[in-house]
Amino acid sequence: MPSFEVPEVVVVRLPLYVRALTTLLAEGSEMVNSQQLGSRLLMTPAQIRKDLSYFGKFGKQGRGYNTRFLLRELRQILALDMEWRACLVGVGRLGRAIINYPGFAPEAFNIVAAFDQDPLRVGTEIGHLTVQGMSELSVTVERRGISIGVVAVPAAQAQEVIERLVSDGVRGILNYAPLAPKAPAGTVIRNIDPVLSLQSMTYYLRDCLGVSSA
Amino acid sequence: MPSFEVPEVVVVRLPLYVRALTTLLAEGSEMVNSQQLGSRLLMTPAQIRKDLSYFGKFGKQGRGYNTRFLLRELRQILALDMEWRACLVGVGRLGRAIINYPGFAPEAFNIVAAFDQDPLRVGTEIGHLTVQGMSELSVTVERRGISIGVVAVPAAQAQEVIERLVSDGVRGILNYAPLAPKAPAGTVIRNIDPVLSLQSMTYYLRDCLGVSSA
DNA sequence: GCGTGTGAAGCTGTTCACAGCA
DNA sequence: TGCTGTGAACAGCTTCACACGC
Repeated sequence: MPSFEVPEVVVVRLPLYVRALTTLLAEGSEMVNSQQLGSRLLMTPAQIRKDLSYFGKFGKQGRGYNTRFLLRELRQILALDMEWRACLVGVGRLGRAIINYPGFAPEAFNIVAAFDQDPLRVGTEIGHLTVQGMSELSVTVERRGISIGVVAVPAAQAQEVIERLVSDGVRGILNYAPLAPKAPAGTVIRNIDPVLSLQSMTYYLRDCLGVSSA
Repeated sequence: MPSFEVPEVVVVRLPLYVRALTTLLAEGSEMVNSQQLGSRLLMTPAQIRKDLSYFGKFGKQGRGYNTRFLLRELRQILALDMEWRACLVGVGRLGRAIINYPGFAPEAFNIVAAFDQDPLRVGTEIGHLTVQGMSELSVTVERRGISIGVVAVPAAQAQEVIERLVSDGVRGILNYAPLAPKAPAGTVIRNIDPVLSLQSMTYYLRDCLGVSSA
């Protein structure tokens, strides 16, 4: 809703607030202040207030924030108050694990279609989905209102698959392939890459431990 | 190797360079300059040179970098030239997928033990591992030289498990549980959280699409 | 000429500190 | 009094631009 640019770091933090507020509400806290939120999330209260101020005034001086109200506002800002439909591309081991991951649906992210380039996999059942061939991608995306593509193909094919998704109308990509894909303009990419996470972790672990040498 | 502090953002980018250099080498490029690297990774050449300068001088004026040499140096800086042993805690659906994920071993990250709190799971075989009870954690960590813990338990238990791992000597945590855990001092935590990724993505997708309302 | 390495400049994000309101 | 919202100060990261060496 703000017409000016909000820093991306701020947007990335909003889901953390959503999660913390959800927990607080479940614990029965109807009011919360930036101090309390900050100590949960290990952030300074000033940062939380500043982040929220990009989007409006949600608190009451001297009292803090109404948990329920702030949560609802943030969910609306992030567009979490609607259903988001996703398709999966790549139904190998990783893809199957993603389909069966129980964390998406409760947050209104629904994987409603699965695709694979391998003809041997097309037509098989995974979870409650029938694997489709890539030729059906375009039509399915439009018909089912799919706006997010989850990419779980080998690195070598990922760039091609991402470009295909985008050209067929998908604007958001959740990429599990181990590469830094080039995002076509106007798209949003998020990468899930445990190996990269580990590889930057070892820098800090380096002198404290580490086994054998190669 | 630098005695002064290197910004964490820089450390996080190094694995990207490692990956790009590996690809370049496989393609036969024995030399590379910051311009070329930058266009692969969608970064400015200046940033790459600045990042590398935190660690030393790896290039030759007028020529660029020797791909093989720079790659070896970066791998050494990140301590990727040794084997890293990890244990997994939580062998539910997610945990089993992690054990079977084929991306870790080629990068010298080896999951050498698996634990679960549920007695029904203890003793079962997953991949080539026998699931152990939490009571064996401490001894196994020490005996096998485990320095990384992979956490794949439900959110409610994650904080407790992380603290247990740390108190038993594990300094690096790769956390798959959907929460923002508090890291005990001196530990390195990396979170893998696809739902958070999606929830910040939708902010940008909000007006371009989105299905039905709740 | 070309590309690195690097101080300096510029910019972006974080923290401070306080006015203002309940 | 207590806590928000926010301009101003500060810190940190990125980009610039050029001296240097190949």
